Amino acid sequence: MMDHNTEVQPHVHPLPYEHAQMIHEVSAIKRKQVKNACTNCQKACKKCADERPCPRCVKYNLADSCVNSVRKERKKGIKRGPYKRRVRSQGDEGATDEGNSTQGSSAPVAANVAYGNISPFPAYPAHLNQYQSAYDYQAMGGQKHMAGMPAPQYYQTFPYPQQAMMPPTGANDPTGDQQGNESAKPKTKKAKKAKAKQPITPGPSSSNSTSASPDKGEESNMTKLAQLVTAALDNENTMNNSKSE
DNA sequence: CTTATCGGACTGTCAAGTAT
DNA sequence: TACTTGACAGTCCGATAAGA
Ligand SMILES: [Zn+2]
Ligand SMILES: [Zn+2]
Repeated sequence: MMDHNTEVQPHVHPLPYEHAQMIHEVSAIKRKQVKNACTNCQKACKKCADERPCPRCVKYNLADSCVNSVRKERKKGIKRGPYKRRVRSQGDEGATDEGNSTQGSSAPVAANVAYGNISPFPAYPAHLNQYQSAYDYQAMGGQKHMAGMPAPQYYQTFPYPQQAMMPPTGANDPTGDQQGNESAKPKTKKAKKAKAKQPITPGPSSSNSTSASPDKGEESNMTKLAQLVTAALDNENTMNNSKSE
């Protein structure tokens, strides 16, 4: 997942091709990711789909537990130091930087086109960008993003409204993992491994039919619990951040 | 042989920094 | 304000372990 513990790997991976003209092929080759994998696929590190009982869950009779995974809020206020400007000389700009798109190092639009998705917008319920709710972007001072959008909302903090949210009033995290200035980078995959002591491939909770997996019914409960805890921690993190800022 | 697990390469998004 | 850069946080490929 995100094992950027030591250092960051080259953002733009080395092209296996020697010619810049093959760039289009490259984007065609690029792997396409769904915006939000379901929790089952996420845990299994397997390919998901945009439809909601995703194919994999359907295959394993998990359609009922096929829900979008929670996405953490991106941390803010990180200092970055001076940028090393990439020389865009007038000589041959455009040829200088590969694949250059408008935003970021990857070319989402180009990729979409390459994938047969002619529209500049991904075939995805745009109103739920990557995060589907409860992130008051406007309040955060944001302003960009497509003008046609209903109301850009990001960062679904708590995907399961049916769960009561843990109050951020202290009482949490005996590990003391993250506090104020957290420096614990690798707390993602590691954490996942840590709690992944139960079978990951969620078997059909209760009435197993296929040879899917040896699950124990309480899987969904465990999942929910885990989600809850994670959400709580994240929430607290966020509060700390905004506080210390 | 089939299925599950998981390390890590890769993708995508967005905030910080810089140019205009 | 618009654009660029860099890094966080996510997906999922592919190697390999485990099980039938
Ligand atoms: Zn899925
Ligand atoms: Zn699913």
